[in-house]
Amino acid sequence: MRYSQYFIPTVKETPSDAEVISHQLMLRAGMIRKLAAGVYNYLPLGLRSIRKVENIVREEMNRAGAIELLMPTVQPSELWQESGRWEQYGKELLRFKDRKDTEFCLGPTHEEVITDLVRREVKSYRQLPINLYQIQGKFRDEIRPRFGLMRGREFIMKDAYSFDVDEKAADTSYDKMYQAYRRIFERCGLRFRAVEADTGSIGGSYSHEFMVLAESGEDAIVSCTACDYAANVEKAEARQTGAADHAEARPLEKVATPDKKSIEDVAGFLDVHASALVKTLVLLADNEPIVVLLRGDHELNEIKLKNLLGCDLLEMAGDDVVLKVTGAPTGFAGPVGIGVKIIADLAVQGMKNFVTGANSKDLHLKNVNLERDFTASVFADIRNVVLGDSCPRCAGGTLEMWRGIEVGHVFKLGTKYSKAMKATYLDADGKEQIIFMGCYGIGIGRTVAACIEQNHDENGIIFPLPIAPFHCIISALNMKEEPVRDCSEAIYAQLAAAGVEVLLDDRDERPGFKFKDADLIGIPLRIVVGAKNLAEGKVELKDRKTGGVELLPVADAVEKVKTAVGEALKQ
RNA sequence: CGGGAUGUAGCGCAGCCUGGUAGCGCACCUGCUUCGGGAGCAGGGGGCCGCUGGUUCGAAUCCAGUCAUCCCGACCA
Repeated sequence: MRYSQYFIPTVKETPSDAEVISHQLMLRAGMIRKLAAGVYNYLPLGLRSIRKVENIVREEMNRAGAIELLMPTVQPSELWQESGRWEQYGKELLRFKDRKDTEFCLGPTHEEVITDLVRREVKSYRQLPINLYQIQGKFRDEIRPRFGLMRGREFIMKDAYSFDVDEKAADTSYDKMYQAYRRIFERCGLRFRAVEADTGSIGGSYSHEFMVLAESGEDAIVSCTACDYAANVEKAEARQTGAADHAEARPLEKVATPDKKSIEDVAGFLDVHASALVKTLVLLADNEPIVVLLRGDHELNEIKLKNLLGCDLLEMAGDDVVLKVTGAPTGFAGPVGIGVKIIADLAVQGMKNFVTGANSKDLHLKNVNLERDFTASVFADIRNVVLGDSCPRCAGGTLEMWRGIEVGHVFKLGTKYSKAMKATYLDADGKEQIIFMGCYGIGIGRTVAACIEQNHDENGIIFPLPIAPFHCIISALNMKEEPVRDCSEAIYAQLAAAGVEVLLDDRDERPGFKFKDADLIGIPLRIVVGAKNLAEGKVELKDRKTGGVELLPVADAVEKVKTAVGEALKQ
């Protein structure tokens, strides 16, 4: 491709509405342009990277035995009614009506459509297992799209769905996908971790997320220092190690704590550590008030609590509800004498003589004790793990924390959709059985963005070769000089003939300008053809990642590029 | 949806407080010079100041509403 004939609108200045580095660089490098909030044009350069990721995904899906198809973006409401998600899904599901007033939505995911297809076509155990996938645009009307392709409303996704005769077979399908995902992200040149995750609204019993490690990641993940346990904080558990406090229960005592509302305030005022306090939170679970107890230095994990309660809606109660439940303004709630259901974290179970609110303005209680002063109806793990907690799977390890970007997610769905939508088959005995399902997603655009988050410097993007828009750029310093032009054209032709994806910068621009653009768009290899070196028959070969420069005879440079590309693409 | 902020040339911004001819840098066009890390000089083109209404002799500027975008939170395969 000739740069002068192509379309790469780079910009020198950082766009003011881009916050994270990948978003800034994708805009500056002319890869994407925003059309509306969370909706982007993919420009030629961006599209090339996206296609690279798609092709790696496609190859690995096919290798794992999955079969590609393509489903529509527009989906009829009836299927969603059947699965129950028309009501459940909420406002992220963009709904609309056609001219006949029939309801449709833009597909945020395709469990309903694929299950419908399979139930019509698959009748026998002989047709199973089958795994079908597509690479397609999705639409989710996110409350807050942000960070460019990282969280768009319209985005490109690979989604695969497996269908099996029973749970054991479904586990095999799941494992195949898990392994395929590892290969995909390895081939994309990403540093990532596979972590255990909550299944969220997709439902199902078990899942792993694939997290690209990056400071700007929206998710917190933990991993064990000793074994291979890793999990999203939403899901992560810790071994309960705090030895039970066997201290004598001291008499309950009221203390005045004027205007001390937060844990830090009270701990500071009473000169005790936050872990000697018990935090009392009032929440509304499906509009029923409940009280939750946590050790003062711990945080509530709403997902764990939601899963425990099995409720649809869980929210912090407003000041009015707090006043009604505790009889005091927010900041002085406590479990003693309270009239609603109390759920306590496991860490509270071993505590003695702790401090809580007194359900009365400007008062707290000291030496509060379980059983004697109040009873909790449930003890459960409902807190977020913290740095240094003990690993739940091995003896010696502790938990480390990371930030990650979720680029892939694999789910064991079980029979959630097949049951609701009656996707069944006949087994060898002619008996009707429910199909076991799994679903597996990869955010294609997000993978490119995550890659840039992980691979950049002050001059721009540093693409790993397998997903770079071009393998090599030839910076022809002055195309008007005949030797430079002839040599650049010759290298261009030779590389292209060898299957190297090469961009010839033949623009009438100054050298510095071409170098800046080449660095910005992140092409891994650069050949600089300049009059001075060419007089000695040499050109410069520069590595974008290391910055290393070699002065080589033309033929050697060409060979080296061919070899480097061949190496990088070897699977 | 709650909180905060911003809409002025393609991009980045100033002007607004204190109402009176719309400005700067980059980009773009022409010419000359320059040519290994985003060149210099000279000349030039480009604006419904987000939109609607109000106040005023007069509004980019003041007021009200509205739309859009961004950030924090809640939310989220």
